[in-house]
Amino acid sequence: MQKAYDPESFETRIYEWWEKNKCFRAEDESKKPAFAIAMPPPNVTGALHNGHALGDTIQDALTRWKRMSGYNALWMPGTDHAGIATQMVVERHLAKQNIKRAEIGRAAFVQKIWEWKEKHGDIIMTQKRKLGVSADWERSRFTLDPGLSKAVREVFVSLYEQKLMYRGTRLINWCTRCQTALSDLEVIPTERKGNFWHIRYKSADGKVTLVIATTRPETLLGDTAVAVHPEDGRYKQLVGKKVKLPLLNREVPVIADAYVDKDFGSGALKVTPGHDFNDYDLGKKHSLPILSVFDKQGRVNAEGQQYKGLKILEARDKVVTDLEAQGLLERIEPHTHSVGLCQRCDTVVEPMISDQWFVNVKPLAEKAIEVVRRAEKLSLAEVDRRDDAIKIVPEGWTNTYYQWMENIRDWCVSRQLWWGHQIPAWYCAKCNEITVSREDSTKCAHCGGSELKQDEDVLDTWFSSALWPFSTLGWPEKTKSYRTFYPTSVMETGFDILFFWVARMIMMGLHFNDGKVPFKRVYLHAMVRDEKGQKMSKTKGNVIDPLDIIKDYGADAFRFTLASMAGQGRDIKLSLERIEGYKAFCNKLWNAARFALMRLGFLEGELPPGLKVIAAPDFSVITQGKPLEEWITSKRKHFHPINQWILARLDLATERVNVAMEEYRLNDAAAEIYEFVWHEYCDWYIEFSKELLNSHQEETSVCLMHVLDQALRLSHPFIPFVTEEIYQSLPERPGVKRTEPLMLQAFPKASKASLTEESESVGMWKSAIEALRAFRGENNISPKARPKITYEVMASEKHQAFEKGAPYIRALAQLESLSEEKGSSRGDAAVGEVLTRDVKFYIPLKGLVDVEGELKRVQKEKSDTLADIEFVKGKLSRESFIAKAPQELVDKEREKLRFLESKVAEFDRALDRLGRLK
RNA sequence: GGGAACAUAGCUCAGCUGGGAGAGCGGCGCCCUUACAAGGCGUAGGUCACAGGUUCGAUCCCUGUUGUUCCCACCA
Repeated sequence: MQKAYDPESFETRIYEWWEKNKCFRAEDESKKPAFAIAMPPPNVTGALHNGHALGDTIQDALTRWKRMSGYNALWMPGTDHAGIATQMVVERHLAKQNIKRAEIGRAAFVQKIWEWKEKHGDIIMTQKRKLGVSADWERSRFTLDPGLSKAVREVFVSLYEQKLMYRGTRLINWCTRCQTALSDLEVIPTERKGNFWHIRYKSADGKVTLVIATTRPETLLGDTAVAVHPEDGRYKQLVGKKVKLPLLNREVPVIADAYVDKDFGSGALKVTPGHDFNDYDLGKKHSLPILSVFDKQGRVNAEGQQYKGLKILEARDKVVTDLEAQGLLERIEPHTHSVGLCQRCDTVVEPMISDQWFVNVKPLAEKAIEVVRRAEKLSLAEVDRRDDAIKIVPEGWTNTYYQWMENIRDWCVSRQLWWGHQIPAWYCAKCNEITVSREDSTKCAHCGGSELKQDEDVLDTWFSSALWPFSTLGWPEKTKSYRTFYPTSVMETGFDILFFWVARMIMMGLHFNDGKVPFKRVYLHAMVRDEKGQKMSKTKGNVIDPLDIIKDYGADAFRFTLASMAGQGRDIKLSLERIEGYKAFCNKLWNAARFALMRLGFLEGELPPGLKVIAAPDFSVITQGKPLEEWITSKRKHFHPINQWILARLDLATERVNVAMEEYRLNDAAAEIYEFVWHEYCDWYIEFSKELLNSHQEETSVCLMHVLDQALRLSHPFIPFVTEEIYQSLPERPGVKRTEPLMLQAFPKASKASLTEESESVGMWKSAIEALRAFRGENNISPKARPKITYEVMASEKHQAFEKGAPYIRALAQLESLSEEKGSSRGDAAVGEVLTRDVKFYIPLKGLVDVEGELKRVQKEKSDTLADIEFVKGKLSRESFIAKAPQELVDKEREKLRFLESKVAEFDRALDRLGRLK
């Protein structure tokens, strides 16, 4: 081991060693219980961001923990072809070389994307390796792999056969820049400042004028009605009559519908079924004609007569100008409203009538609701045991999930792109019918014609992602992998893709796997923000690159930070200071290990002169060939209290870590590990051991090594690199071969041995040390001073237990000597007194402390204690408390009061003494 | 409009089913003490957003108010 902790010097080496030794591999067939996580597939164009880092840290910690706990653990990796995103990236890339998609044609363009993918597609996976991701890389899948494509076709065709997939002419979201249809989810409603234009419409006979208000005046070119509320007196006489559309002079009917809000705007609504979703529904209801006035490029078509060829916004300006010129514009009022923007390119999305493929998801959604509802009444453990329930954590998201599922609308799955799964539907030139088929079709299923043309469109990227948990396992084949790992154990991902992905996986998973859920738990992690709580974005320039963090602090420190902050349901504000703190933790562990190894003689050459090195113990001789843990278990009852104490603390920490991990409370597990390693093992046990090794060498050597070994195992899921590096430096010992990686060792399980009476006396020693240190600190006694102190144990039954600790208290409190008080100091004015619960210490003040300072200290202690007494008295004086609180608690409070009062008496004596001295 | 979450020490956050509030970082004081100055020891700092209610007792449970954030639906 190197002297300094330097993660950069070993993380890459360790990772390569694991990979070379196939440590990440899961078995298709195994006697071990299965545990599986499907990794959310990043886009092939992606680069690792902090969201990935958080998810990967959580998933990796869970996988490593399960793997070490005896599970056949599979973490299934892969990448997503990400239709629009990838096509855009490569298009931009080609544009730099002056190559245009339209010019080179579909086949050549798709070829170019594949080339790009081969070259750049694995970058993110390389980055994930830096984080320590222990996924089974040999199983990596890509959504356009032959196997996954087969699954996509199977699902498409089955849905078609079940009449859940259909082609229809509907109003859909159209991005005029991407030139494709979008699903509802891909449209982001965004607040925009605009205007409310109030326009005068005249009745056909020219007698009546009514005013309608609109945010999109250009759409009047496509109006096919004006709607008013049936009970609106202002317009009642117009219902059923016609009004003249301004500018175009086309006549449209006035219809009445309760959908119209009398009090909004002018109470009259222009109806444009061809370019507005609400108007579309209204139009359907009233059998209005549906007019398309914009083309796919977002220009006015021939329907718009004199406006033909203008872009939508140009048409808006022109329409407004013309209305004004004709005196038909009553007024313009600024108005903020929301417009739908394309998720990928921020272009305003236009509702358009178009032929597209849709999935009728309603029937699938009902089942998807059921499985989540079922889990509400079940515990996590129960959910894990079955395959028909899904628990969503944090639970707050279930309501959102239900709400979305209950109001779900048909899913538009066709996209006018080239990169993706081409839709397996063929159109017959002869009879115009559609043939949908698992195999590439050459013959029309309806007329037998052979002139077929495949649908040009591809499927929404999320269509193939929806199959991810089973398509990656070989479905539709019932492979061994599939049988072993489906349903998977947990889906861990960001809440932002709950609908895009999680909801759809649940629907598809249930539908195509005999009602079995795709995963038993859904764990939604928070969003990683910058330290001010702002979303990280390139335009804001506040992006912290995870790779930079790893370079500066090491992957372990970063992982430990993320795990510590992964508390459920809250955004994470990433701060570098916090990461630095956890790097210090890794450093602490590193140095603790170096101490143990050096002190036991396994690590040479760095000890300062004067420190006694123990000849390296041969553990196999000490334990007679038994593994350390087994030997400890059989002997621990007879160990020195300090060793019993650390073993008990280890049991407690182990128990807590396992419980927290079961519930995926990684932050609690991380905190427990931090506390145990630093504040129990390092601060106390190692310090005690310096003295203890002088007298109880064998058992202490074994405990020092064993507890370190167990601490490394407990920490490994969070900080895999540093723990592995240290572990490989530990000496040979029974039951452990040095060449075996830590990541494949057994995760600790708490032994049943509880806190023994012996180990409890260590608590008494610790508080004695703390009290003496505080005395020194408060009185500014030089750390170099070595006072001679005497003690008196108040309760005689504790006398022996305390006495046993004297050498350790002497060592840790830096005393010259600690001996029992024989009466010489008692009552001596020049002797200070320090009280703990069980013991009183007498400290000679001469030359150590100035009397004034000590007086102050005692006075402060006394007044603190008096305040405590007031509090307890207040409690005990309430009769209702005595009557209704549990007897146990009342007794405890009374006992506390007695103790506090005796303390005050002691302080009074001390003050009296000090006063005399002055 | 509907739903969810959050408000705790200067900062970032823990606090499980209600019994006198914790950590990390930062501050202050003393120490380069023999694994670790990325360290050690000590110490200061909080009417747990506000107002009610339930209870012997509320940071914790209930109601309301205020503030922040997010999701869904969008009255043109």
